[in-house]
Amino acid sequence: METSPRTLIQHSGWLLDLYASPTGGLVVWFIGEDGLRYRLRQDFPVTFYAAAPPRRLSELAGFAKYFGRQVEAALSRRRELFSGDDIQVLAIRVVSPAQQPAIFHQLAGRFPDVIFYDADIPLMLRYAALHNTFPLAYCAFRSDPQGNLHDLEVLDSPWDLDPPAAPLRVLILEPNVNPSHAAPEYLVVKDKQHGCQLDFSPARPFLLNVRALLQQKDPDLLLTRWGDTWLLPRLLKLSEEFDIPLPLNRDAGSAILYRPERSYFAYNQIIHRGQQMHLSGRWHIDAHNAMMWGDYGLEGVFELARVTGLPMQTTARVSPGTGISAMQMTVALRDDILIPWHKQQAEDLKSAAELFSADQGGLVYQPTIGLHRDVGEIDFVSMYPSVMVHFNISPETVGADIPSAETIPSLGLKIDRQHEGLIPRTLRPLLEKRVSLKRNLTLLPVWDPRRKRYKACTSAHKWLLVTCFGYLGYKNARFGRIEAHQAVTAYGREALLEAKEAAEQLGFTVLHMYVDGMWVKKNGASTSQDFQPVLDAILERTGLPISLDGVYRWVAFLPSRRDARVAVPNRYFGVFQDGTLKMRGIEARRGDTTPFIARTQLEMIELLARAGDAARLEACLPELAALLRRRLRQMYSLTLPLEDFLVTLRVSRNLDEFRVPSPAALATAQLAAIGKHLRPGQHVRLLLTRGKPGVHAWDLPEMPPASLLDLERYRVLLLRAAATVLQPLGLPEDRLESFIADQEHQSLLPGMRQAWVVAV
DNA sequence: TACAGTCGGGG
DNA sequence: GTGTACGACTGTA
Repeated sequence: METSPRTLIQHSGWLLDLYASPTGGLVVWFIGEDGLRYRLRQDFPVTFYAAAPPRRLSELAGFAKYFGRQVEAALSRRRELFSGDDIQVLAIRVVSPAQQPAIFHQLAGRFPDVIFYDADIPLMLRYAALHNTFPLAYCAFRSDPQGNLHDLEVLDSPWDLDPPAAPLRVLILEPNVNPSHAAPEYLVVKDKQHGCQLDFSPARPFLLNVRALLQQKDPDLLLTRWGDTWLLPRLLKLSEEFDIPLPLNRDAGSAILYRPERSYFAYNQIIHRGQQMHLSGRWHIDAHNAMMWGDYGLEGVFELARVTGLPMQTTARVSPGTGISAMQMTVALRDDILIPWHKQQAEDLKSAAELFSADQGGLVYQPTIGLHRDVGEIDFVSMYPSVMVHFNISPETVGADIPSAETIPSLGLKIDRQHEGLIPRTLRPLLEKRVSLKRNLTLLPVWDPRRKRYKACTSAHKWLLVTCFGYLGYKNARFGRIEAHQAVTAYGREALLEAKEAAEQLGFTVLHMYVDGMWVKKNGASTSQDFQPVLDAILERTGLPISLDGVYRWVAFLPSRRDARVAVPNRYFGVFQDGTLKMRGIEARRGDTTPFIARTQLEMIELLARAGDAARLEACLPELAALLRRRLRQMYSLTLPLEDFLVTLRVSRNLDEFRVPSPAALATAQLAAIGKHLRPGQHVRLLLTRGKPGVHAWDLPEMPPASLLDLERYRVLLLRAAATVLQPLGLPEDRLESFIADQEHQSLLPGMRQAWVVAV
């Protein structure tokens, strides 16, 4: 439709959301700088591609004619990433984006031998590739009086550190209690200015109040707790029952998008995602159904949406792996690279010897067991992503057969270092932004309001960077390739070995190395300046960014519990010069440790941290014994609240799949018996009780009497945690009992003194 | 003794 | 719309 430029209206504002309109084209929402919310329409044909022998492509084109004017098919040439070649494809253009998924699935079902590209790209990413948009992008745009969007210019970038902030209207809705534990009585409602409580019953006035709130406040974001799993389904049900429509969607013509709950395996564990309720024209985010909410919060979700380009409501609920995949797709779209629908790349055949050397992961050493002083911890910064960018590792650069290719150490594979690959192109701006944010964080004063947002951003970036490496190795990832994955770990191991050599040349002893970090020691080294030469030498040798995590007052590397002569790579605790603690792998770090036991272990380490120098740790032993006796007394006298005895476990499988009556299985069965069915990936809380079955699930209607607690088992667990801390001080676990019992603990000291001298 | 079940780790 | 390692450790059979 031709519209004279004079009738176009100029606006500025922030991109809120976009989606396919069932009546054709896109619906694009903006938050106007003038305070208005704009729902605009735009034509947006979508093209995907098919690759097959020419004959087959013409059959496909013939079939596509049945869709009429809705679909156009034409031969074209496009670049395929893995080969780097332009291949012949059939470009299939669908006029209405809402129709595209159904048309594609019909074609894919009919032509299973054909390879499809660009077939399942989220609309938001297609739009991003065309207009440089992202959620919350600050834009200038023009519309006509009929509500059609004409021009769109994005005025900021996802890589800006301080983008113009959108004046978002946020409405917070929270039931007063967790609905899976008890029936909520009222809804807590808050916005920037006000707060109130609405009783759930009687239902009619409640519904009328919610409706009035939504109309008055017209929020851009409904921020709830348990909104996906309880509140919104409940509101919808009541609304239907009482025939009072609720304007939950801002777009009255759209239905609320519902996604069912599911359990899936990711990051080496079962994860549970509750059902989801997505709104149109405004966002709904359920803080209890959002990924990593505790890590980076709303600011982190905003940042993730900005850099990944995924819609806000999706970003809040998906794992960062999806985010990094989205970023790769956007780069590919912008660079006219075909995006495979299903990845079908096979691994190159390798000899047994090659497999052996290639299959290693990160470099892991056995630490020198015991207590150490004068130790610095040196880490490569975002090692794997840095390696990918620095060595140009990408599915299409690894194995490249060009004369200028370099050989990857210990892999025997070639790599193209000349032409920057897809993965490095994706990661480079992210790494650079992260570095800028971290530098600003060290420069800004503590009261600076930007700090909080910067921290959330770096925390969100961290997860994107971490998962990028995993994605490279997954054989069905769109842009994954196992050789690229192996190249990353090969360069990583090489860098760590270089770092070790550099440290040793400067007279340091390497106590331990773990994937991207190492612990080095030199008598008398106690400040960061003492370690600076090592950092400089490593940067010089490897070209990879490196930082000093800290200088320890002392650090203890723990032996295996099964064999005290064997070191384990990731069980240690220590105190930095500034007094902060670092712990890995010990009870206090684990989510399945009973709260009061974790607390006690932490208190013991804090007590040691206050002792100052490593030489004064010994003097803490009487105090540690007293602390343990105090905790045992509290435990046996049951002066601790019952919550302190709770054990939290992740339900790893469906109830009928357990082969061993583990505590998690027993507690899950107890809950199932009263109709509370837990799905894999959800957490179960339980108490350890005497006799059979030995556990009592926390969410059962009746609490067990405190006398039923199996205090002997708790005692064993407590002493085990205590032994972890005391072991490096020279107290073996079998002497722990006498250590606690013995009021005159001094009698134990000679033997311990001996162990002490050996270690320090 | 074997092995099923569970955790951490990245920062 | 996720991307299934690997080793330590514990408790059960």
